[in-house]
Amino acid sequence: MWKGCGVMARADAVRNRRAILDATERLLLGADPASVSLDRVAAEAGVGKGTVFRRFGSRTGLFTELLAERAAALAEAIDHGPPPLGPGAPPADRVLAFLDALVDLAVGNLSLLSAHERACAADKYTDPTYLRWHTHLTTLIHKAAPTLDAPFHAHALLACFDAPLVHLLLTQGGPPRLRANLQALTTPLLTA
Amino acid sequence: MWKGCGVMARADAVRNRRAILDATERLLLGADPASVSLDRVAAEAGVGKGTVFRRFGSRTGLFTELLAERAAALAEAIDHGPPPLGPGAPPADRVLAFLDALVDLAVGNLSLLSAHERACAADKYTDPTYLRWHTHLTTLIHKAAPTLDAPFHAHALLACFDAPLVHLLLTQGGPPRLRANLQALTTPLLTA
DNA sequence: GTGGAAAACGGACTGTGGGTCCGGTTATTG
DNA sequence: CAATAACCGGACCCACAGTCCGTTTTCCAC
Repeated sequence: MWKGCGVMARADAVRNRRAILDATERLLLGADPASVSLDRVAAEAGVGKGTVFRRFGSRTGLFTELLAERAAALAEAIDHGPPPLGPGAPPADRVLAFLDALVDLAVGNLSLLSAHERACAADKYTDPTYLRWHTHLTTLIHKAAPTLDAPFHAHALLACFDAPLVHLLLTQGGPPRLRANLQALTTPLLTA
Repeated sequence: MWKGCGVMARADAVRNRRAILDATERLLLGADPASVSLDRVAAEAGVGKGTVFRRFGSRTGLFTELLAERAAALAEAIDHGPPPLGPGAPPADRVLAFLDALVDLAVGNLSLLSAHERACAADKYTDPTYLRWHTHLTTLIHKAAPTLDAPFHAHALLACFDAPLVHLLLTQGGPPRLRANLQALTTPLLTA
């Protein structure tokens, strides 16, 4: 996206960008994600529809950036935070810590995840945030169990975070059930 | 759906139903699933758009029935076919056989799966075909490893059949990679 | 056969949402 | 305080899901 504007020089552009991002979050808190149209986002943000598209390129672009923002703290914790989420702990422990963190993120941003998935559809697997998560998991799995097809199992674990599925599971057992079962799925795999 | 028509008495109704189903399959073979609109389906089938909706209620309904049709043979094999897919084999073996069969089905119907997923979205988990698969897996997993949260792990395994993911994996290793890894994921879980 | 009611048909119509375009506006810079 | 480049708004376009109703077809009773 970023139509050639190197640094987004103008102040109004920066302001509107934030306004759109905030408006989107606000709408996601309200009704179901499917009803968050870009018309509505523009209205809520108090800008024109054109502005939304100029800033984010498309519906997909908007939700991609929003997700990236929400995932920033996690990325930081993974790269430079304390173990076991950050570097230093054994790979298998880091996998479990990462999945736990992802549960937290999913629980706190279910609507966003849902909207993001709907918008990205097939492009989900080229989304920068997904890619980052997948790379991280792949690396860890490979270190913990070098004989496994690490990229596959990274995809398989991330597939458990399909938004409608998470929603379903959260209504039947809540976060603890999710956490416990992800661990139950991962542990025998990495220690076999 | 089925607007009160108990048995679909009239011949033209039956004929058009088939024509629509066949036309949809034909279109799915062609371009990408996203471009298969119901207008196009109606045109290809040589019927009016209203007829499509009267028969199937919605886009979701159409793809749901098409998937059910494609899954019928598998359902039959599960219930009354020879082991290990059918009854008689140890539960763990039946799980692996079922996953193998699902890979075959997915490979042969990727476009349909993709279109079905897009159309169902959040309702995916109430789709009769999904429900049948999930129930089957849940039962087997519970028998093979009674201490596990069988419904969760059934969902987790089925999540690996997300259409875009399957597409991605098929272009990087083909069916054998999928089969081998599903086995690598399942075996330690059920024997732990 | 035939007549008529029930069932089904077709395609024009509506509403909505993603994405584009361009005339007007505003921030920046010298 | 220009001048200019970036930016803004919202009217506009298109495609698609889903609805509606006047017309046609099927089928069954006679």
